[in-house]
Amino acid sequence: MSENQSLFKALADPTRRQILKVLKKGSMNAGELSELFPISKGSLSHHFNLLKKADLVKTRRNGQQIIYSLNTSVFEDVTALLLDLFNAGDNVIDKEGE
Amino acid sequence: MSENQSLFKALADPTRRQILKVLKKGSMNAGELSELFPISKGSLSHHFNLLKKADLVKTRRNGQQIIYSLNTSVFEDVTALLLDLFNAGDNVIDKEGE
DNA sequence: GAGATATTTTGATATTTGTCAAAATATCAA
DNA sequence: TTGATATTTTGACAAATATCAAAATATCTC
Repeated sequence: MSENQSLFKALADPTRRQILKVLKKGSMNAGELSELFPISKGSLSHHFNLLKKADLVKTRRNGQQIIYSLNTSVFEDVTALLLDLFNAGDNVIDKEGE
Repeated sequence: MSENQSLFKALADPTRRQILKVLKKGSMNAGELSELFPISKGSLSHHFNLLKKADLVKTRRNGQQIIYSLNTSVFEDVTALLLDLFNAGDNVIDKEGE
């Protein structure tokens, strides 16, 4: 799957967007996140995976816990990509689909 | 489906993003668009519908033809929404999911 | 009105997706 | 090493999605 595609797919689910919003306020481990969402830990882990594949979040282990945080370094690129789609501009080079 | 959700869903498909890119260059009728995409007219019409529901494109009829164009008035809102998700900032009001 | 063209809608189908429960893996602490 | 806790992975399943062919709708021209 293309990089773009995994990004947009990741954003297509409301739970995943909410996870990003929560992580904007600060890192959290999987268990803490799990308390905020009314779905099983397994399902949540699945969402984490998609967010990681899209390079939107990163993880580190601390003992038994896995700490999730935004991969802020990617957010600039993401913003550029979205503006490319949405803003006017001369479309000099088409970034996707060719 | 929430406004946001229909927007993100609309963006989740590569064909639909490509349609938006094409329409950025100028309006087109359904038949012309159909020549650019290797899928049936029925499938394409389905994509048009989702883009319309997301308020990303608008249509007008010209005789037998339906002309599709970007709904530019919405793009500012969309950009704001995306920046809300992706950019730093103090998150004063959470726009989604509460 | 009849026929032709443009587009959408419908019905069917295969694939993808989100979900759960249960099993598996990893780490810690005794 | 045994047991407890944290998280992920697996397997199954229901719902959503993209697709096509065919039927339906709308407009035009004759």
